[in-house]
Amino acid sequence: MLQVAYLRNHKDEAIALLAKRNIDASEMVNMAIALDEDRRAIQTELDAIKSEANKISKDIGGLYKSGEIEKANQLKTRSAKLKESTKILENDLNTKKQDLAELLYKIPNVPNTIVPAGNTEDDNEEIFRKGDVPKLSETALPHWELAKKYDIIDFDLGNKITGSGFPVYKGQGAKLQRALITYFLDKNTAAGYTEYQLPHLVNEASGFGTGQLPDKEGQMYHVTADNLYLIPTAEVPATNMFRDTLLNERDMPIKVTGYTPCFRREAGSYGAHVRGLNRLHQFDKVEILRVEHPENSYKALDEMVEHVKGILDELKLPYRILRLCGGDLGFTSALTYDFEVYSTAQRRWLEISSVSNFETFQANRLKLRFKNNEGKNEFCHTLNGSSLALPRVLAGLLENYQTDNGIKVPDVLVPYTGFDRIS
RNA sequence: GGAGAAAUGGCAGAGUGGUCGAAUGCACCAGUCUUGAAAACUGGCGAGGGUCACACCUCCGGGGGUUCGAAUCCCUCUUUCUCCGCCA
Repeated sequence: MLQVAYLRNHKDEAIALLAKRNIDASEMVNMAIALDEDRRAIQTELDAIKSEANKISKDIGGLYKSGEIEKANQLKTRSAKLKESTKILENDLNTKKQDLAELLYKIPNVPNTIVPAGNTEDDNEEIFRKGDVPKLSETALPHWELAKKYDIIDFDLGNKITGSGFPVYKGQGAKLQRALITYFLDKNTAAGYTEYQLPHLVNEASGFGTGQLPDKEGQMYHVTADNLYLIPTAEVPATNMFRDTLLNERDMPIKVTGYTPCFRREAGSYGAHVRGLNRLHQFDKVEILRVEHPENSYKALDEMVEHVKGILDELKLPYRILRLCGGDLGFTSALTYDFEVYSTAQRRWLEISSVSNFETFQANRLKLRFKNNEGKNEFCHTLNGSSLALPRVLAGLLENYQTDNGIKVPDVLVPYTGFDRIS
């Protein structure tokens, strides 16, 4: 969430930049500032009363020691009265605090100045494109047909066991999946990211820390018996490792990578765009995450983008990079680059990675700070990205590498799969 | 699942009703010494709110209670450790 102090000091800037998301935030921002002022006024009043009560308590202690019981009892009466008035003020204060917090949860992150204005994904700005789209024969198939033809993914079996969106990978398909995960992790660790194995269920505090709660509760699977949530991305457990943390400046940068399955309810998504591997309820993803000094976070974002480019170059997949417009930008992000791989048979781009800088938006919720050189505590910047999301990479591989004689395995993956062709 | 013990500043660890926001050690910061570093010595050093700055307020796992006054007593929840049971 945004810091009230920022809104107070940069009100016009915040409203102007939030307008890139096609929202008029002026009312919310003004309300937040007003609530904060109310809060402080009540706090001041309450503090004065408490101060007096504290003083009386100390005096009573002294009076008891010197045996002046009568005087002490008089002060007790006064103290009881003060206590009554604090109760009312405390209630007011808590109400204001809660109202302010709830309002702040509703305000999305302020977009970076270079975020293009725009409404939909059509307004995203393509900043890079690489790789040739292969000329496929007339008989070229979409990945779900290929999966069936070579018997490597069984969607029906997943339907039977669980429901739609839970595919079963089989034989060479399962092996290729495992190969990709290992390959991605190897690339990430080679780039200095430390590998973690993280829990796949998280508690409420963690969901809240990264911003899935309270806004997107409906998108997560909720295990009500234990009040835990299945993770929609490794971002949630990985980022929450740093909840309530005070770092030293030299501890940064922190670079984390981890593989996890991801679970998403995807309520309300149907139709052709969710066929095959395009949109699943359970999928695998390797994530990279960084905790950075505010001054370095945009350099770190560029590094992450370059890193993901390197992987796609090695896989020799046609891809492009988009700078997301305000309307398409995630709630918590200040700047996001999406990577899309071209699905030749579907003739459309599939998002396979999203690399974002959250600046202090998550750190504020997480209370993730560092002690700067002046000894003051400052919020860190957090960033994360996929490196990479498996199903759509797999879709891209199957479709782009299909031949009349099976599906070729990219050279870089052969050491991991142990075979160079799916047939 | 049952029984017991515990949870204190970045970390370790004292503190069982009244100058305790909290001893001490480590870590950290500044200085002295040194060519430089280490060591040693001197000083500083929890967090949040508030203020121009002070004052002041809050915080000893979370929540509630007793009391004029709670880190300290009571209730409750959570987590950790030990023992027992069960189990991949």
